[in-house]
Amino acid sequence: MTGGETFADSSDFALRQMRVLLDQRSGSESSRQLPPERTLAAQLGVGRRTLRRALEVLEAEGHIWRHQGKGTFLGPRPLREEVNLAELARRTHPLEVMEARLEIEPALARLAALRASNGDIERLRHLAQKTESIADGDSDSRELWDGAFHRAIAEVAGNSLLFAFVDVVDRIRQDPTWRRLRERARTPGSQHGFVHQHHQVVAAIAARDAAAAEQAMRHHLEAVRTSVLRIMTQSSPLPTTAQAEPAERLISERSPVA
Amino acid sequence: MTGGETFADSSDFALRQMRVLLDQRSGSESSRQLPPERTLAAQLGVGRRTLRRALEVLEAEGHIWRHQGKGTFLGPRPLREEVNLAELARRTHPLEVMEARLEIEPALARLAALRASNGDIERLRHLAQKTESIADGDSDSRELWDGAFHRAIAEVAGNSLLFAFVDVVDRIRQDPTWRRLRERARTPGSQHGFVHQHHQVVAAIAARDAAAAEQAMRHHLEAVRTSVLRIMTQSSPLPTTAQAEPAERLISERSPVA
DNA sequence: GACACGAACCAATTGCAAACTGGTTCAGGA
DNA sequence: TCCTGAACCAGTTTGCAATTGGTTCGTGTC
Repeated sequence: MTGGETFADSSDFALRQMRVLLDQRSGSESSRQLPPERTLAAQLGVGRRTLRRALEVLEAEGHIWRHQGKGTFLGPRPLREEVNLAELARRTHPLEVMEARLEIEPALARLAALRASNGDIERLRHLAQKTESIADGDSDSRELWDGAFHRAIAEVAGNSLLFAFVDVVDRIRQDPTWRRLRERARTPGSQHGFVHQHHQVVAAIAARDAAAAEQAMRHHLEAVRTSVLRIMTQSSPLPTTAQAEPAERLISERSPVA
Repeated sequence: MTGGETFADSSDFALRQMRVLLDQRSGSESSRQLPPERTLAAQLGVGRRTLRRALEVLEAEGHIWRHQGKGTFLGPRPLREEVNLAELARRTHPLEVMEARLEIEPALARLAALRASNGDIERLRHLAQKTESIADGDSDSRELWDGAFHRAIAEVAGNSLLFAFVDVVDRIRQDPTWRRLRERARTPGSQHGFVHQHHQVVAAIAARDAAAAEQAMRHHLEAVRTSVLRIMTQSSPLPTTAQAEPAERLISERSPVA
């Protein structure tokens, strides 16, 4: 094509040409999608089968990724799938949620105490106040403000992964099926205790006392768990969509490579 | 319609008829999608506007949910959205991942020690052995087996929410962009240490020693973090897709209700 | 015989238009 | 005043054609 240069074979030629083309593309901010194989083969003056051998090498090296029906693209293959929230909500149950929260949220309170800006503390105090002022209001807005409070602490903790976890828990809690359970779990007395515990968490964070913040959050969540436990043992059946399936194994082993 | 019965108005009639229809539907395992409003209105012999008022009541009561273009459905509105993995991978970074793992995985090892069946222990031992036998193999399969090991512990811990978290972390670690970093982070020496630590975790779980399992896992992850830290401070720039955006706030306040 | 080319076919995805469905507005009638 | 009918808007699904990577086969060239 370019002149008198010779190659071991046509495959070698196609591979070299493709590397040049990839360098040009990756340099500019152009489209990450390459032309279709048929076009590319015609442009390089080689057969499609030959071109595909070259593309296989480039894909194995991680320079491109391909997908049937989509096309050929520069760069690494994007992450697949997203976490299915509905499926997660279906196979968990309130006590499991509380167990998970007890493992994570105290740590988040500790990190928040170490990393909160003064503005963050202001916001947390405001949210705690909000949960107090509407303690007698409708349960919907009460739950939402409570969720906002816990999310805010996770946000202040400054770890996007841990925040994502709290976010997931919060969204599961918003499932309408779970709301009825929570309504029963919140007596005026326990609600008052929860509000007080919220303020204690904020106070510890404001004092930059990491250990106290962790302890206060743990104390709060244990109170919530006790409340949930009390309701669930009062012979009240779980809502259908929230029944646990603890025996079911989520994955087997997922054999890597071969 | 049915005879000489009289109703306060047409709206009342439509609402009562719809409640009857809902009871019939929810009793049988029939489709959860109701006929379109136009059909329903014709069947009941009322106007569409009247029918819609009845549907609004039923929706507010939580018996049905509607969505433009989709239809009207029985039961509670399904949870919205799923967690976007790619977005999460984009805005996190290796040290943040290690911080999150250090908060969660030791707790999972503790729970695993309390809940593992003998078969589970067998499987964990096998996986630990696997990471050892291919310590000198290709880094791809090594990483996959390591991921399988940590996932298995999360699975044995028996909390589907915490398992989902480890699952997310594992998938993020599979991002091709992160692999290059990990390859550099694993010297033969550190790799040998990691394998030994894996066995220590399994031994503690097998001995049902919850505190020891938690401590062993923490020790292991701290070693991994040290390794990551060493690499990242060697003036090696982060891959482009893994750059942190710590300053960016994920949410503001998400005002609940009104 | 080994390799490359061309053609054809399969399978997954995209794009688009039509049909469908809930959301809304408006004029007319009991 | 309330209900009906019609029309229109907006979001969704469905079916179909075109596109694209994945694969197989026959032919030609060295």
